[in-house]
Amino acid sequence: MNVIPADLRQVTIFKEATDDDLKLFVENSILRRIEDDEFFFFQGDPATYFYILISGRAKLLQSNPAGQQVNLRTINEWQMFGALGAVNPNAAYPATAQALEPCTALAIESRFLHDAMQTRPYLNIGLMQLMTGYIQEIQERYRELATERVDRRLALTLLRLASQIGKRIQEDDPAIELPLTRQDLAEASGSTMFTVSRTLAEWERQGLIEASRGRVVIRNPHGLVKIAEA
Amino acid sequence: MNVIPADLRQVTIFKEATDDDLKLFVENSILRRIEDDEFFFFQGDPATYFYILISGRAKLLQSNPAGQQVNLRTINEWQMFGALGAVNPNAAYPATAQALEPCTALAIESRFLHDAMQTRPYLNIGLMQLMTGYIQEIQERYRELATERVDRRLALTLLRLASQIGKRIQEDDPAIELPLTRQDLAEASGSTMFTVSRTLAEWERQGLIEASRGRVVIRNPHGLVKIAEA
DNA sequence: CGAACAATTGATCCTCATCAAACCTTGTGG
DNA sequence: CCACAAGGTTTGATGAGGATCAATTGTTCG
Repeated sequence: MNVIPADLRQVTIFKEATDDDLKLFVENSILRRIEDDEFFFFQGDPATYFYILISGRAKLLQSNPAGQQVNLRTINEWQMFGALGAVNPNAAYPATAQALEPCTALAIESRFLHDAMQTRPYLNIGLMQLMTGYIQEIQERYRELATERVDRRLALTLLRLASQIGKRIQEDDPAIELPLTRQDLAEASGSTMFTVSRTLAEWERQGLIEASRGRVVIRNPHGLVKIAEA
Repeated sequence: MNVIPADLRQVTIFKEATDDDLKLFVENSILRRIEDDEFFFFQGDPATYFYILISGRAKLLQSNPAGQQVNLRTINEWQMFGALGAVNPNAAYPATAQALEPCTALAIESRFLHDAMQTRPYLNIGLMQLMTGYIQEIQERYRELATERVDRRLALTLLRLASQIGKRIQEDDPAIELPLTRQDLAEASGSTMFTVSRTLAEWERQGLIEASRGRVVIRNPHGLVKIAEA
């Protein structure tokens, strides 16, 4: 598998990069393959590399001392992750990154991005825009977790994930597919596998979704919106 | 009340600013006074100004459609807030800012900071460091909310707030004072006034804290740490 | 002193986590 | 090609943790 520099334009912070810059980043990158369920890095590791996901899907998670996990973010192709280390060299990753499917990703030294930012304002701007986006999303999710019931949170989670990592199941079919287990959804919505299973079963009866092993298809997003806002 | 430019060095992003820059910012600022419980701005308002708190304390909050509130951040003197608008002009505030006490604050146009960042790299770096800090804190709190029980979350909340806005009650007394109501603590820990009241009463019996109207004094931080980690 | 508002306390109830057991799906190896 | 193992899923029963509601009691301040 080969990465063409111009492909990197799909990455938010490289949207306005010059061809030379893109080439430079690709040349200073390593293509890594991470198998299903394997880890890119662990929370607390020194943040030496950041990643750009080329194919597959991954998640950022934190676990508490007891081992319970929470999903912080789900990552799709051409998204960057693990880049906070570029702001403070010597920083540690604040979360763990795990592959949801077999993945390929470019690994680039945080140091390299950090240095590049000194002379390329567009990188600063791009990174800040990414960060403000994260802050807004997680603040919103924090509020939902603190104030909303499980079913609403799950509906919101499905909708959010659909827009972030969902794939059309067919060209002319509005149905959207999410390659996530009940457990993944529980960790993303702040609930348990059991409750997610029950709730999805109910929604399937109502024709809003289709659920199968490790997969949810959203048939009627509007119905979910209604539940989320009820 | 007058703000001396050099005072601004206490603000994270101005730590390494030149005297000229500080003067420039002060000259382009407005000193606003916000009374107890009044608002600096509301979620959704265009983020025209950002603020630097000079005296008093404030909080950033979000509320859901039903009016339930969540505290996202508590702000102390010489902290900056509302600055995400400097990254994207035309952006809206993602949260509401409300005074916990009578406050004075410098209001500066987001536009002005945005322009200044084009030529002053230290501002970019400072803002990014602030943002990474927020991201880490709220991610942690999100995990706690999803995985920990109320008493633990409340202990963590008290400890966190103590380090952020706590004041020593006396010079040679390690006790730390927080000027917060039970309701404030409920909104900061993701619980209710009632549960907070009960829990604090129990801790007061154990000599960990002292609670009075609109105020909590932490007598034994170590005891709270034990509860938080239990 | 009285009004407004913060805090307390008890009783009740609901949501959802937890646990246990069985069931299904998928992939593998004989 | 079948049998089996592994792991995701379902379903029911149970209970705990807190939210909610109501009534009362401080506390503060004009």
